[in-house]
Amino acid sequence: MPYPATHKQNTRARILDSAADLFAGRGYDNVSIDDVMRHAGLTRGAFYAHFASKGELYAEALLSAAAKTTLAATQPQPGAEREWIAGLIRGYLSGEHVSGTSVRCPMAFLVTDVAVREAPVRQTYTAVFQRMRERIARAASAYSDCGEDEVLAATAMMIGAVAIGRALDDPAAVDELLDSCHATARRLLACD
Amino acid sequence: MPYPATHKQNTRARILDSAADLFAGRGYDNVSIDDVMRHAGLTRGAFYAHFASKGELYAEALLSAAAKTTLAATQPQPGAEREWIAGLIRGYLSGEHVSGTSVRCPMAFLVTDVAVREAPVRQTYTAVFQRMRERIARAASAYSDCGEDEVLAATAMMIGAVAIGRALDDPAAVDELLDSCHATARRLLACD
DNA sequence: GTCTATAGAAAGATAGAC
DNA sequence: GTCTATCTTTCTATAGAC
Repeated sequence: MPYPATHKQNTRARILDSAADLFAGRGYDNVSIDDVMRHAGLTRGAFYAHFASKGELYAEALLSAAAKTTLAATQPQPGAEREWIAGLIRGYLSGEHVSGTSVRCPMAFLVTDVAVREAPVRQTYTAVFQRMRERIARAASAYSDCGEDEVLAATAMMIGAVAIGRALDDPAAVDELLDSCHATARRLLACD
Repeated sequence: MPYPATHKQNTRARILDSAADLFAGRGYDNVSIDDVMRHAGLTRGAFYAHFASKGELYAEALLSAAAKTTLAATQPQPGAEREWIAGLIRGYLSGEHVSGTSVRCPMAFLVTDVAVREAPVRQTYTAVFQRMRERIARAASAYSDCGEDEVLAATAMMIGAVAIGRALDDPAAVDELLDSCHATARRLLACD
């Protein structure tokens, strides 16, 4: 038995990491299967032992990327929900996030890209968005009476700001945008 | 002289309309030059008499599409700035906008798509964004003292909401998102 | 200016050896 | 499971006729 049972799983995870990384940076269409596999230390041919198509990879990579964001990977200490949300907002609306230095949220990096894909990809995006929204709403409800309106508006604004920030080519304009949205998000989610 | 002086301009405008339409609907990479030209009633070969490359077309189509939005194509009646902004928000955050029935704002439909392009395209996006923001700020300043923070936050939220709405595949979730952002945008821009 | 025809490159997916 | 080799399609861009 040349391949241990965990080998395939590990390889698969490596491919998903590679894909999430490249898709977020360049978009779905500008990344080839060859790119993904080489970035994972493999070659083209091995791809189809793990995924049926490039589209299937996209949906799974979306999930995988979402699971690594701060929102999904941490949770508030009981009684410290306000600080958790404040930290989330700060990290999300940071220059590092927009420039792609830190962990990148696929909701922002791939919004428009997902909108033109087939149903499975959009379903995955929808599920991740709803989870994001619910986690924020739950934490916020622990310390304030802000409603669904504020949570949805703040979420859309944060995703929008990061997506727009990546499209702008003027660093000063990006900073200004992030600062304004940061202040407004804190107000909407009652962090002040 | 088989071609009148205005012929080339008209054809060029038709190509730009076609491109803006298709790019917004499917994204840059999923639209070929052949698609654009056929949709404009022409053939492949004629393209390069008007544009040097597909990338150049993209930047110009972005401008062309932006010029047709309500924001750019109308202006407030003096003294009716509040109503103008309220109408803008209503139209922007409508189901028709998200579904692409009405005029589509390239800022929202192509955010992520623009982020991975070359400098000229991103510069064009930046210029259009700044103009959008300035027009809103000017109108808002006529009736309220809301500052740049609120204008930027509301702009990012509206663009974000439409972009996300297009990615979601659950109509009820889209409606809820639009409603929440609508209410919040009105508050931020002092329409209530 | 617009057409048809085509050169040349890239990428998704498959086949078969190891 | 992973490799190399390849089939096939698609697309940008150019060439040359009208």
